[in-house]
Amino acid sequence: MKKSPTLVDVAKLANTSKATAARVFSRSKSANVRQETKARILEAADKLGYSPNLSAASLRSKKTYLIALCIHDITNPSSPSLIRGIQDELAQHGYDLVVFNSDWDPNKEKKNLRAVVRNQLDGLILQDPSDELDVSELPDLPSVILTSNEVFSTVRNTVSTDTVGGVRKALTYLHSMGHDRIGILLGGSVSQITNRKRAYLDFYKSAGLKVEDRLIVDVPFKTRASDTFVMAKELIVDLMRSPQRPSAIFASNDMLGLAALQMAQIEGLQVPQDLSVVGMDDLFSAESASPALTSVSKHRFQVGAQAARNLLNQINSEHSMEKGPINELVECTLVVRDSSGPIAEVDV
Amino acid sequence: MKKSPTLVDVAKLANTSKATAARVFSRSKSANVRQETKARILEAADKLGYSPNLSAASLRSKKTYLIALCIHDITNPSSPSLIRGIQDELAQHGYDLVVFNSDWDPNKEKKNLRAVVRNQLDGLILQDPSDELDVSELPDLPSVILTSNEVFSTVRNTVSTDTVGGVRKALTYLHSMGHDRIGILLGGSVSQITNRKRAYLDFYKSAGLKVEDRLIVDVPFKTRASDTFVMAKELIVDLMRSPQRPSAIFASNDMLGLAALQMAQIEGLQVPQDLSVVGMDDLFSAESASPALTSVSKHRFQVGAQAARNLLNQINSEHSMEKGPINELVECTLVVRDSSGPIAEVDV
DNA sequence: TTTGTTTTTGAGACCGGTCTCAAAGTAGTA
DNA sequence: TACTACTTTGAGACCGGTCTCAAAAACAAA
Repeated sequence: MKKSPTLVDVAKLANTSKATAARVFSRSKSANVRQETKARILEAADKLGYSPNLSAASLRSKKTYLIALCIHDITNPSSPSLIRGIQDELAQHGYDLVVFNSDWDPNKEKKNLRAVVRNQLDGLILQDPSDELDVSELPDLPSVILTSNEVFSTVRNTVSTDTVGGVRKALTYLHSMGHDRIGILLGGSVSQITNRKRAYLDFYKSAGLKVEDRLIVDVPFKTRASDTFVMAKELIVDLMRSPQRPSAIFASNDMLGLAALQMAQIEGLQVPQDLSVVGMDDLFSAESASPALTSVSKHRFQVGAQAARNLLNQINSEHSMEKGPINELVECTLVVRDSSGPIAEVDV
Repeated sequence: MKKSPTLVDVAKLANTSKATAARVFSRSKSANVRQETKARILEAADKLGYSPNLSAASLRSKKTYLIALCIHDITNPSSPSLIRGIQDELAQHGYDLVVFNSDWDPNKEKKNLRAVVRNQLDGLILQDPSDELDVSELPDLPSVILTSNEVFSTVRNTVSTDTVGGVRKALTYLHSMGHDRIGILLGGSVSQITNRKRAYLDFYKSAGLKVEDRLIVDVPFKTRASDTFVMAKELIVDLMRSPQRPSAIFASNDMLGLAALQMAQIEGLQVPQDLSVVGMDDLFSAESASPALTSVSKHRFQVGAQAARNLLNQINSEHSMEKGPINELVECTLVVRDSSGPIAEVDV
């Protein structure tokens, strides 16, 4: 690991000044260097194997061209497509991404935010900040928050998913297939649960259906996916063995939907003849399940891309926040596959 | 976004020198500051809301405490656990991770490696470099390569998975269950395919079984997982509709295994009574499939953790590479679930 | 009190770029 | 040729830490 050449070395070899050489490698557009000079400098750089030192550049220019993404857990199956959506958009503008996991731990979350500041990252995308996080603790830099929580949407740009609309789409679909006793599996964070439960109740009310508490199942959240999965299966078995079991299940995430499918298989229920199942997230696991799982897509890739675009806009225009925060909402889409269909009595 | 305070501001307020203040925040252990002075400095820093500027620090110290991970595609379902394994290990030592995607494009791969150098990252974990990448193009910094390719393992530390052994475990298991006509689904990169095919042939030979070419199915690789999935299903249907169909299928990755399960369901085959299926990767999708998919775990989390440890060792000891590269091999484990069992004739 | 040793502190060079501003070069026009 | 307008180049301050080295302070032993 020998010492790597610097701009001064390059300039010297190209017989020019440091300043001129710098202009050739600078990101800023106003690079007025004569063609011939530029060629000479590039040649020298090539010969020496020169690579600009971004630490030095960012010290002066205050730009690292790195963006932070703070999420709960990259292991969460819906994280990768979100990340990819962000990365693809950022890459087009020469930015790279650093990913931080909080594991739903408010302390880690704060620690990560401090790291973002220390590392001089140029922007921040923050997923679902915990309730413990005070608005005043948000770092003072361009940021987009992935949340529908008003506490944050009134002070920062946000991108959020219309999950309430997504739940409605799923239920409307199932109802249109003749199902009027639909079980719902609720999981995830407290706010997710309340949100979706309300959407469910609203739908039942507007459709004039009678709510049965027994059909509403809360699946406690565990950090390890497998644990949640096992617990979900037990609760679903209870639900399906009950005297008046539902003809359809809406699972508020695909993992719960998959648990329902597996349970159905074990209990000897035919899907979708005996039971329709609809999930939410539209993971690849949904597509590859047997039978393929009908699911509400939250378009995580697009959410990521949109957040990234929003962030880049902020970075590139000084006064973007002056007109107040922009709150964007991404619609959900129902993807019908083989796990759902008309209710048996109607069909046969 | 007002100007943030610097170390000089803190030092001034704490009535001490820049150098002393620096010692309080420095990462290097030899921080000999009197308790009282330290408290005074911390108080001042707190009052000003000081946060060290890592660009400045790294310019001088040549350390960014950032590690690069260059993988093909974060969207690949086995990426997250690998990443998590790395991150958890790095986090314990105060390092963060930057992830780059190459999308199997050698040019992007090279571009990413250049970015690693420019950003002064402290280390590199590189997944399965493409054949186009010359050893001489590897950046001159501590690195661990995730590959079994000898071209790289002779010059750098590597961590690789014993996939050959994994294939053998799966086949041995199926054979012990009475299956002697086992279909194999091959997918992924060229080298993966040849590796596993050889392992399959070796096993057949050592078990004294007759190889039938028809049972060996190549699934062409597509960038989008869904495309591969669709193609796989067609090929599997062909395989199972052939006159002498296999009693078991070993899929060299879980996606192909899931495709087999779905195909079986559509074709009306009972799993595992009519067909045993074993996958490889042990993704969460395998656990949550219906029936739950027997799979060979490659322990991606551990692979990541091990690579990270190896890398940190290199970083912390100057002369670690003098004794030649260290090549570590991670064993596979068979996780038996519901998609596999004894062959029908034997069982009934 | 004096001397020797260890700990703590401060001064200032240094890292390698970017940025400002003025000087030098080049072209076009009168 | 002289003059103006615009382009290209160079000198040197600057970013905010770290690092070296020597001075100062604290402590222990004589």
